[in-house]
Amino acid sequence: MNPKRQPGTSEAVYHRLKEQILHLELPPGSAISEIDTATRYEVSRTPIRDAFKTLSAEGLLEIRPHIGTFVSLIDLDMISDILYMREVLEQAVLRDLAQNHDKSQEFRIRLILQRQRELIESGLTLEELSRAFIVSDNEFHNMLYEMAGKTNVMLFFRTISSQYERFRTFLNLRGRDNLMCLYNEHLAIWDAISCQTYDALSNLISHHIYDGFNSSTDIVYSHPEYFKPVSQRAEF
Amino acid sequence: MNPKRQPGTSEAVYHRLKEQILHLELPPGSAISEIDTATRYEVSRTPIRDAFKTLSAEGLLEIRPHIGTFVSLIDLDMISDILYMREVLEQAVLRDLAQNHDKSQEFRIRLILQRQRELIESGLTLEELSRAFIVSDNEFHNMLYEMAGKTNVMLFFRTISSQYERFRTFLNLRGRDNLMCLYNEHLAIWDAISCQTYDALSNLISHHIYDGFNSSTDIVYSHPEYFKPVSQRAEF
DNA sequence: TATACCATTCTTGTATACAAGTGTCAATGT
DNA sequence: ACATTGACACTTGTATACAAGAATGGTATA
Repeated sequence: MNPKRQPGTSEAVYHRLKEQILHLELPPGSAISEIDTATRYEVSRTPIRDAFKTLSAEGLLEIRPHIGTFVSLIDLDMISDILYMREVLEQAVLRDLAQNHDKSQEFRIRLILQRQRELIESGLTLEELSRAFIVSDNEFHNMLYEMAGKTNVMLFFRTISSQYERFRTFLNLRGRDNLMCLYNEHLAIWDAISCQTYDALSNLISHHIYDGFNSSTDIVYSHPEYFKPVSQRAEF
Repeated sequence: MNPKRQPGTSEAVYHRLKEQILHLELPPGSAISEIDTATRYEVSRTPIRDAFKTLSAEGLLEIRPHIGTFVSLIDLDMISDILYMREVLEQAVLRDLAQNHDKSQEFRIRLILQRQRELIESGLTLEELSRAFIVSDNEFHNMLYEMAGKTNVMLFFRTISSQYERFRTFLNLRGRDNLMCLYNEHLAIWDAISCQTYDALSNLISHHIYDGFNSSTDIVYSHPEYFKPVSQRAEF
């Protein structure tokens, strides 16, 4: 929950591992042992175990006792439900924001949107651009939640959506067009909030959330080993 | 995530501690040290630390390095946001269920409702009744989520709502009338789903979620030491 | 009397040795 | 040739010793 204390050994390892997992440098399904990681980071097993446990709670690692620890496969069924939750919650939150928002809040949003425009028009590498844009995209949505007085909703969501972030990182390495598309949708969403056009707002949010994924289903089949088989109907 | 393996030492400690925290046998704010707990359960510090870390991730413990570990104070601001999320999500999920539900599913719901009626009319202690009714209440709502095909939504919600469960345990020790009220609301909710009366359904859900809390604000001031001071405006 | 300071003792963080379960693979017996 | 079995290497789980930070309380000093 805490942003960051002095970077204790355990938390430093956690952040570095998480970044590697989210950027697929540690690919889904790959094995990752405590002792190997400990020697790599030149620390003992204890802080490694702490980091593993936290990542496991976030669904990014799967610890199988006496067998090994593995980077979780991407669970599309779970991501589908995360998208559903995000759709429903964001529609509600932004509808509340539209009903009750200051003119003074527009400036902060315009700043973020301007930043996104400059990113797209800059000459960054595609990978650099993707990473920077994802950061700014999160800024945009987080700012909206904060303005609506629903910071905790955003925080809760972040804790359960690491899987989602990983998949998004995977997808957005595609092209500048997608990012331009996202930027335009951001503009439209804020306009809908300003004008209090509720039905349009709901539709914009749904499209904004789902479109990037629906247009990228081919990627799933280009790396099938990264994904958890669906329709297993466990528990039966 | 996994229901339960063989109850390893670490997980056994986790479950026992969690139960004690949720039932307020370990009151909010109380200190709980690793070594004390280790001697109490006759194990070493390592599995205790594992359990502490998990409980900390759920927001039930607060680990302050080199100072101590404490049972978290109940955060009403956070609970307010949990209730908001539950209201929004449950309205959406049950609306989906109403649009697309089998007649065959009614039997399973009726069984649970009958069970609740029998619990209320039985001669159990108030505390026994409360605990049993909370279990059955969760069964009812979980069944609805499962019928709507949104099991993951329910699971996500459970992981972040330990705080909420603790507060609910605290409140429901009040009287048989409240439980009877909840039971009647359950009946009404299922009727609204059957009849597909969507507006009534949304209103029923909102009332069902918020009423118990709004009628019990006095309890907060009877045990002020259990609660986190509000309007601290941290981060500034 | 008030205050500054130091030591003791508590806490959790880290390192490491050992225990216990799992899978691999080769040797052996059929 | 095949199957079974056992040793071995590997994993994570647990126990314990030590390090480092924090708070308390007493003592010496101004």
